[in-house]
Amino acid sequence: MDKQVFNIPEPTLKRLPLYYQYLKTVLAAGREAISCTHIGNDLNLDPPQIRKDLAFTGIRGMPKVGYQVDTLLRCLEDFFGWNRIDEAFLVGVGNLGKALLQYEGFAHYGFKIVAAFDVDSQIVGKTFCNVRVLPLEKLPNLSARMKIRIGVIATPQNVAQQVADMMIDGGIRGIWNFAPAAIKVPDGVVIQNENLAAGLAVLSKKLQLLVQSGKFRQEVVK
Amino acid sequence: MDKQVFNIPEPTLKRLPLYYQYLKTVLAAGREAISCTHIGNDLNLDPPQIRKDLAFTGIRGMPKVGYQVDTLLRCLEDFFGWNRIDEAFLVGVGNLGKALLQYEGFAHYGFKIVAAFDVDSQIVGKTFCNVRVLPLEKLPNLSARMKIRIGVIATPQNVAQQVADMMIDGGIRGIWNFAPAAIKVPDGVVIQNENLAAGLAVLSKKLQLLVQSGKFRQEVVK
DNA sequence: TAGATTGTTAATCGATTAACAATC
DNA sequence: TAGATTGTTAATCGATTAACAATC
Repeated sequence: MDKQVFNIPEPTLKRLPLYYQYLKTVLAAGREAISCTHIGNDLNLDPPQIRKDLAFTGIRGMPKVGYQVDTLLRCLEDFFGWNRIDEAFLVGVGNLGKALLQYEGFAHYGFKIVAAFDVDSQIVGKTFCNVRVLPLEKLPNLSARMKIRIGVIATPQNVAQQVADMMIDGGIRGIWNFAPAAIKVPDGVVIQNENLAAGLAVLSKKLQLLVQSGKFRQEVVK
Repeated sequence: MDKQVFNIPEPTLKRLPLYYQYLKTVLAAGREAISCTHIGNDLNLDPPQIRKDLAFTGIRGMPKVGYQVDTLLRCLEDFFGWNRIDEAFLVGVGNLGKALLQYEGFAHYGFKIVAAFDVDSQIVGKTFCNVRVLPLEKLPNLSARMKIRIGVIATPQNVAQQVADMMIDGGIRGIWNFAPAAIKVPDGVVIQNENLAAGLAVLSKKLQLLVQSGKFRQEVVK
């Protein structure tokens, strides 16, 4: 996958949803405009960085005033296309898969799982959150027919690559992978890996280093 | 939180668990030694980067041969302390909270949720995966008594800060936050945010840019 | 107007990548 | 030995941070 296609820094892409979530609470609090100084204070980020991030959405702020909250929210929605629902398929209806199916929050991000797949005959045929679980082998045909672009993998590690291949066969071009596996995809397919073990490892190592540094006291500095 | 404490690059910390997961499959396949060239080929990473990452764990490789797989696995376990179980508290027993409770995989990363908390009287008193759900107000006392260091937040956004404050009061010093909220913590407390919306946003934006760039064809280059 | 804030350009910092000597 | 691979130092690249003019 050549990188030139993606001219927006990935750190920026990850921060933008944070601003969005934050601005929702700002709007709910009745504020009409907000400055980067204020956002940065609440989110622990530097104001110039916020300004640069927001500039990618195309919004213009007003000197002395800041940004119009509702306009900024709309800009972010337009930027990510959250107004238009993207339909997705989920493979692997285990604990994590069910949690993903049940999470209503995705609706706000233009994301909707419309069908789920599994190989377990005990699960196939059941319905979770109005989503029917179908046998895995039906995925390629169905996704091609429904023009599905996004697939979510919540399977065990050892079948993740196989599932990804089936998705790509069915015309899926974006894969959200929750399996702890390094999936190989051809050019023209985007993969986003979510690895809980990575986050956990970062947390526990930082905690360990903190303890070792002697900064760990019963009473923390507030 | 001063950064000097953490002298290992965060990207490295996030990649190390990936190597670990991969090396497990290598070991299962019966391979005794492996080179960075080989790892890099399977994981889509540059060999020198892998070498630098692994060097942080203190392992020494052998020129011409590579790294001893079982030694490397043990090095990674020691580095992260995955042999010693870290007990944790979970707050918020909704869909995501339940999925986290039920995920057995954490055991391999020295992580175990030993108690869960909620404010919903319908859930308090129930047991999921041998973990009892207790009323939230008992958290500070209990975590202090049990010397719990890690807390997991899987609550709605609007109570996340409050829950974090209770955890810190109870002596918890590492917070794994799944709520879409910017939590403020005092010096001496580590926070690790997991934001599913961020990953989803990155995926959908990349897909959108890919389509716009005209590289999106029915047939992908394999 | 004065001052706060935006937007942009320059400087810094850190991670990745390249180069290459050391080693088995 | 020859050659593949490690380990390390140097160069590059990109993101963050600092500086400052423009603006309302």
